[in-house]
This record gives sequence, structure tokens and C-alpha cells, in this order.
Amino acid sequence: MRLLLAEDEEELSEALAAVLRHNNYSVDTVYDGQEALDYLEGQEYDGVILDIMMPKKNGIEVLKTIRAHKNQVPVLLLTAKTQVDDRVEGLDAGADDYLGKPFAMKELLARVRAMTRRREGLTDNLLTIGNLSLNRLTFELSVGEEKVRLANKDFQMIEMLMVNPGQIISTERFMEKIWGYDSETEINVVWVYVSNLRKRLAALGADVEIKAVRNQGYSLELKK
Amino acid sequence: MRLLLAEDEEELSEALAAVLRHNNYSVDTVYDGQEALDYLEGQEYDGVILDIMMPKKNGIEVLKTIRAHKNQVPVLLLTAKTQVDDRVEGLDAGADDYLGKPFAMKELLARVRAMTRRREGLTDNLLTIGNLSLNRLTFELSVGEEKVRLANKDFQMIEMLMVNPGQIISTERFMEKIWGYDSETEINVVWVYVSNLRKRLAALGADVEIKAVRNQGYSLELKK
DNA sequence: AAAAACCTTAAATCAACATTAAATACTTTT
DNA sequence: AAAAGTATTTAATGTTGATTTAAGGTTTTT
Repeated sequence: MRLLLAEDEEELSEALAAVLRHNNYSVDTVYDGQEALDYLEGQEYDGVILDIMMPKKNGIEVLKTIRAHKNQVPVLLLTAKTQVDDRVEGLDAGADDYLGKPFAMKELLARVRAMTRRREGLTDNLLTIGNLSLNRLTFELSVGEEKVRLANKDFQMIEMLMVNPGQIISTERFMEKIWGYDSETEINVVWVYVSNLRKRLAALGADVEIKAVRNQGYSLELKK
Repeated sequence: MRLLLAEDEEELSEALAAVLRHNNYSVDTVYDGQEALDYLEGQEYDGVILDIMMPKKNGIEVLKTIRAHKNQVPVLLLTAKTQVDDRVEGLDAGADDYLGKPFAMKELLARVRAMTRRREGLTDNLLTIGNLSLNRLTFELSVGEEKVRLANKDFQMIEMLMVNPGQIISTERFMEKIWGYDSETEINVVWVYVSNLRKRLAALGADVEIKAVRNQGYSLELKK
């Protein structure tokens, strides 16, 4: 599941993102309302977590813009204010849920789960390219009857590749989304995972491959 | 017995859920009408407790939607209003019972029991998978003539697993439903119960086992 | 042929899960 | 109201599997 997190307090944002990533979500972080809208135009998310108080454009404005564009992505609003007015305004503007700060991580996770569960029914949970399929609910990668269950990181890597087949995804992008952009982890961990995934694809007999494009990144392509 | 509790006042909701859980119900809590409908689509419940005044969709609307979908699940309406009008509207819409706030916990429990008793006749109170059976009335887990009576928590755990055999249930889901999602209890209590249940299954000679799927949760599967 | 970018493997580390026993809380009996 | 019995939770320790590091190899570019 791919989430966009718009929260201007950097520390809080990183803490939230870390917990979410740990729970198998791929997370993009942005720090103001305008940036949130830019990211939302660029790609599909399974859910958006919006702080209400943010620079440039506040959460409610962002939400209204999202809905004005007929985008039905689930939105969870975060805010320090707990006045009923605010809550009502948020829900009126089309929020799916609402969480007042401060909140427990557990509670946030529970709400995010509730929010994305709804989507599980609607989204196509089976990504397919060539003869390769990825079940986003069971984490199973398969070719025909052959299946393997992927672990957290393997799954997120192949998911990013399969969501945008043919497109080049840079090593930095993988790092940002899966490990978090200030992660201490060495960059070559991405190479290691690419290597592992290639072995998996070969073992399954997939007709797609992960191609490296020097200085650019990786893309998933049909073998010829 | 599995209940859905839709009540937007968080404190009240948590208090009710705690009491119900203590009385051997598995409880999902939701905080608005829309969420209630989402949960009801996703799974079967043995009863629903609906507050009338809730955000997004009120209890009556939810109830009407439930009945429009030909779902006969028993529904108990809660409300602050005690006007006859309201009561009539609720019962017209297909409620099984009606309780005005404030109410005594005892009374609520009595009504919930009455509401679910009816269902006891209809529901299969003997869950069976493989050679393992669980009697939901006597709390007895059995294989052939061998029986053990389970305590509250053990029972709810195995019940959740047996209601959805083969499906993976996350540790968080167990926590949310059995302990309540804001419970202070450590997560490893789930591991302890799994361990206990496995011992029980082995002692009974069951041909099913509780499998762990790393990072995902547990599922009940036939041994091979 | 040197440098940079990427690949592969295996060992080291870390986090998730398993098990057990002891501590606490709760109920029932006396 | 104390004692006994049962249920539940915590804590300590062991095991397994996932993740990261590190080191040496290959390919491409200059």
C-alpha cells in the first residue's frame, strides 16, 4: 500500500513515516500543502494523511482541491485542534477519517488500516505484467502455479517496479520510499535486493526482467 | 459471538467494548456510520449496536442500508433521544431492539444476550475444521471424544481463527478485537496465547495447526 | 587501464516470533 | 475476609528468518 504523508513538523513526519514503513507501507513525505497536491497529480496513492495546519495550503484546502478533481483517494486528517467545527469542516470537505493530536501510533495505524481496508476491495490487488503476478494482499509473487511469498522489503521493491512497468526508478527513489530519505542504510542494499529479486524471477521462470540503466535506475521489462 | 459497535463518543465506546469483551464477545469498534457499513460489508457479525447520532451517516440510515441489503443481522439501537417518534422510526426501519441513554450496563448486556440468543438457534454454534470442533456455547474445543473447556481469551483467539480458516489474521487484528485497540497490554500476549493453543491442539491430536506468517499474522491450516 | 557503477555472495546483525515460568489479577470457595 | 483456584499478563531467554554490511567480482565508460 502506497501512502502520501503531508506533515510539516519534520520530526513527527519522520517518526510517522518510519512506523508506517515498518508496517509495509511505501510512504512519500511532503512538508506543505502545495507539495502534497503536486505529488498527488503525479501518481496514485492508496491513502493520504494530511495535517490540517501546514504552510502554503492547509489540509482542508488540499482536501477540497483533491475532491474537486474527482479524486476519491481515502484521506485521514490530522490536527491539533479538536473543536467540533474543525472536525465537521473536515468531514464535510470529504475526509474519510479524522484524528486529533496528540494520538497514539497504535491508533493511527488502526485508522490507516481501516482506511485502506475499504480500498482493498476496490483496488486491483493483483498486479500483472507478462506472466508475472503479484498479490498485494498475500504478498505472493507468482508465475502460473509457482508461487513464493515475499518479505517486506522484497515486496515493496517489486511492487514499485510493477506499478510502473517500463519506467525507470532511481536507486534514490527506492531508498526514499522504502527506507526513508534520511536512512542510515547503505545504498548498495538496493543492489542486493535487485539481485535477490532477479534470482526469484529466474526461479519462477518469469518472462520479465529487472533491467539496470546505468546512472538512471531500474525498470521492469518484458524479455525479448 | 462477534459484535460491531458503532458509537462516536470515544470514551463511552471504549467502556462498552471493554465490558462486552469481558463477557466473551469479540468486538469491532467504529466511530461513524460510513465505517459501520464498510465493516458490515467486509464480514459477518452476530449483532450490531448502533448509536443513532453519529457523523456521516446516522444510525437509522445505517440500519436502513443494512436492511436494504437483505442483511438480517440483529441490530440494537442506542440513543439519547427517548421520544416515541424516534423509537418508532427505529423499529420501523428494522431494529430488533432499542435502548435509551443513559442505560445500565446490565441492561445493555441483557439486551445483547437477548438479541444474540435468537441467533444462537440459527448460527452454527459448532465450528468445525478438519477434525477440530469448537462449541461456541459451551466453549469446548474437541477432537472426537477428547474435549477441553477454554477460557475467555483462548476461546476468542481460536474462534477468530476458525471463523476464517486459511485466512491470515494479523497480531494487531487480534489485539483490536479481543483486547481493544487502545489496550495497554503488550503485543506478545498474542504469542503466548498462540503458544498455549498450539499445545492444546497437539494434546487433542488435531489435524489442523496455527501457522505463523512472518510480518503478516497467523492462519489456521490443515496439516499435511 | 583506471575509475565508476553495478553485481553477487556470505557473514553479521537485528527484529519477529516461540516458549516457559513467574507475577499479578480476578473469582470462587470457605 | 482469607485462601485456593483459575485466568491473564509480564518478563526472560531461545530460535528463526529478514535485513544489512562488507568484501571481492564484473561491466561500462573515460
